[in-house]
Amino acid sequence: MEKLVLIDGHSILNRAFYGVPDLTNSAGLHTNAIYGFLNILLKILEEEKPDYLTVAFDVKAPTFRHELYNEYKGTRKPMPQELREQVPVLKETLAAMGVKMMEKAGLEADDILGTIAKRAQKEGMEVSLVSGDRDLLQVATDVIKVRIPKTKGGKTEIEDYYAADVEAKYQVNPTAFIELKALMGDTADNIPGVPKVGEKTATELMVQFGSLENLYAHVDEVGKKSVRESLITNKELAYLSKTLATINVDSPFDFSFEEARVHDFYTEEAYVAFKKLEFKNLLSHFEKGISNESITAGFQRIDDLAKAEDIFQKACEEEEVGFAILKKDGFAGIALAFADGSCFFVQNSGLLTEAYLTEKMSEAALHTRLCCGDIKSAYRYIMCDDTQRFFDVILAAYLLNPLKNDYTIADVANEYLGLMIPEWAQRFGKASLMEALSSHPEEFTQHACFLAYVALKATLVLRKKLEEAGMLTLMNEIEMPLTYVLYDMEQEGILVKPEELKAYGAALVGRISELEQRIYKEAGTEFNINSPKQLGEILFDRLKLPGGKKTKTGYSTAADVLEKLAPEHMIVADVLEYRGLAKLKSTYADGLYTFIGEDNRIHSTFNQTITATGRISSTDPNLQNIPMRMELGRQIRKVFVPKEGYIFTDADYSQIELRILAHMSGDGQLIDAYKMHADIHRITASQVFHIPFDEVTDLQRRNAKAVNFGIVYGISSFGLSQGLSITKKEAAEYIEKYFATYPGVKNFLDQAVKDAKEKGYVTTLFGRRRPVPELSSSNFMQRSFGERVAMNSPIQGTAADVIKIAMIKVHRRLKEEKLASKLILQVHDELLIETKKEEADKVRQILEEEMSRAAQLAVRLEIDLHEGNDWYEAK
DNA sequence: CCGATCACG
DNA sequence: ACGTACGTGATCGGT
Repeated sequence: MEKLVLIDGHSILNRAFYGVPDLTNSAGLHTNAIYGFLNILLKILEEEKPDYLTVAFDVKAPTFRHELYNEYKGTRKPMPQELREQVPVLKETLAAMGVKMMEKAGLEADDILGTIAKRAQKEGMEVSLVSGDRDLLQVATDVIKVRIPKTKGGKTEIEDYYAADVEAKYQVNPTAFIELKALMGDTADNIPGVPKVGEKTATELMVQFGSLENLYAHVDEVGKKSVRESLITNKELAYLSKTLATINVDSPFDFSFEEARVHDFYTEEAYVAFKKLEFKNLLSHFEKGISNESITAGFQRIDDLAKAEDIFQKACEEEEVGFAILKKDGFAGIALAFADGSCFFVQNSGLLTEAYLTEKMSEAALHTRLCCGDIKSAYRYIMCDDTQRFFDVILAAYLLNPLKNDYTIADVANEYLGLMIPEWAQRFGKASLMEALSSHPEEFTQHACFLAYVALKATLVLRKKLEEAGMLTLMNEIEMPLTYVLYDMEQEGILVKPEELKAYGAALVGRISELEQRIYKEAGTEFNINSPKQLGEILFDRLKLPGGKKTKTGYSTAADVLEKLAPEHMIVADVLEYRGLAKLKSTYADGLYTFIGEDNRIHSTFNQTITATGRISSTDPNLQNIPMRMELGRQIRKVFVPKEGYIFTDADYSQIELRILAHMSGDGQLIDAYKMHADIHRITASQVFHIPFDEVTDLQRRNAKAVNFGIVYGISSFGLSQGLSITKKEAAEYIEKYFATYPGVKNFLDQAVKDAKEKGYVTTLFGRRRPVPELSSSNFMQRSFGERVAMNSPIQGTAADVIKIAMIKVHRRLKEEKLASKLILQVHDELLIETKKEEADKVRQILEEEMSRAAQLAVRLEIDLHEGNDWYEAK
């Protein structure tokens, strides 16, 4: 028996929208409803394996029902923008999959679905009718199954209704179900119904009389007087309601089952569409090895010295060459791609060793520009520090859209070349690099060559895009040169004293177990203090401390909550102390220890494509969050030391973000404030509160400082009130006074939001962009967030640009002046140099000059500089 | 694998 | 009324 699946498009999309948590792709498009829809569709297809499939849409769907709202209010609510924008995208996606869609002016999707279902039944087919709406239950029969998916908590369960199931659940058959609805009415569908008759009465009446016709024939037998009278007076309304509630299963339109026949939906177009939506886990449905035959025809594996020589010779004659290094645990080889479309994977074998390939690549870099992804990880195979010889497509992709979670060559191929290349897992599953090479050498060659091919071809596209976006200088003068600085920093690492780090950790243990015992005693039971869940239960249920729920999962036990509870019970202070020590032990003492290398140094990774604002980040371990604010934690810095004969020179910018704000806003008052060369927070307090400078109290200074912070973060009265523990109203007054004092700042922040709304992104002084898709959200929270982002990003981002420039200049100076001292760390506004003792004066001078010269602003860029025999001393 | 927490700028 | 400061990463517990 042939099988047909029919889908109520808008209804399922609507269900998915409210059932799936908010999702956005990196372009800022909301995708949660599409995701939910496709999930349901694919699930049903796999379950039913139908012969035919059709999705029906209402032609005009100006309004939509919000499930919960609707149940309560019974009215329609306009379709939210976040859902509306997904409708055309879903249709495009379905079209790309080759799914048959139906929509017809003047017909509701219900009528289309009902009609097709009945026709299919006549043809002797089995039918599954998928809808989020119970209205469709009236067309259920022995062969027409109505399926209602329910998405709750990420899982989709489907309720199935044949005619008998409808009767079992609603006590009426599908035909009578129409009349049931007619009697009770449905405001959402504009079905008036009979007054006084609700769901319960309607069911009773239908059970008793079986049909509307019969009900009115024996209307005097209706027991309840008020209901009986209402039925009689509203007879016309009842029949009108029935007409409205009835799905027209005999609608006039042409429908060809052949056009709806199911074929392979996993087309190339669909793959591209899914990629664009960033539905990574749905991509697994696609068959592996999508062919790009015209491209892969030029791919070749090389394991012969003479041929390799020819290829590297050719590379030296080209203007630009794409390359990829295949290395992870083992070294598999290097792929090279040329402008004529030829690609070669030169395999690590025989005479083609790692050293040979390194020599050849170093030579090639002198003659051709080498294009690749993630150049930083390639430098160890290419002895060349002239970054003009390279182009990193991953870095370029990051600059063009810094909001993505990760950047891969496959994504670059898809986004900028419209090319799909199979993912590693699709080709090799969980095999390691070397395993894949030995078991599937030809497949591996394809993979390697594609990486190089995409690097070369995407370079042309990306360079143009950067140019159009005004970011080519940022790329060439800042980001590319920085790659080598970061590479050097990673190579250098930072020396630690393993024994002292160990001792630091050991010193914590005693106090930690002492606190542990005290906490158990105070709680009256042993439990896991590290579990917020268990801790919450102890504090709020067992000990009955005041303060209720805060998080979705239960009680909040965050530090700011506990601090307020400290006077209530001894245990609270102990927990806070325990937490602090446990953090130091696990993350810093024990955590850092595992990263100490053979050379007694820690080599962190500096990531250049992570942050939305342009900052760099540090991982494995993170050396940008070593304790500083609390003395005990700060002591950890004593284990970070310079090597023998060296000292540390540490320089940090003084309030770089506020100074950048002064410059970018051009506010005369703020610029003048900085020219006074005095404590900026005190000046702010003096000017904002109209008090002589010398009479500013500590509290007033503290408040002014918080306001300054707030401005940089994208001020909001609520945020400031939290930061200062004052009322929102007071905070609003501070802000108002601040803006009255510095009108240029207000104007600048307003303009930033305005620009972001118009252009969709904000920019830094050096042209770096950050898209702000949240600004077009209809959700207040999201939109407010977007406004703060629009205010903060130009400031934080410009500061990131400035210190990057400083790093490049400092690095260059150290090298040019042939100093042994090395830049080893960056912590957002701070640079740390391992300084040879004899070079201390020079290093100090270089840091001072290059950091303050990194940008020419309306105010001076001042730095604080310290020297010491460990990081604690130097900071 | 996610959320809560907390370390930094 | 909505319920938050901006940007990160590591660890832990709990599903």
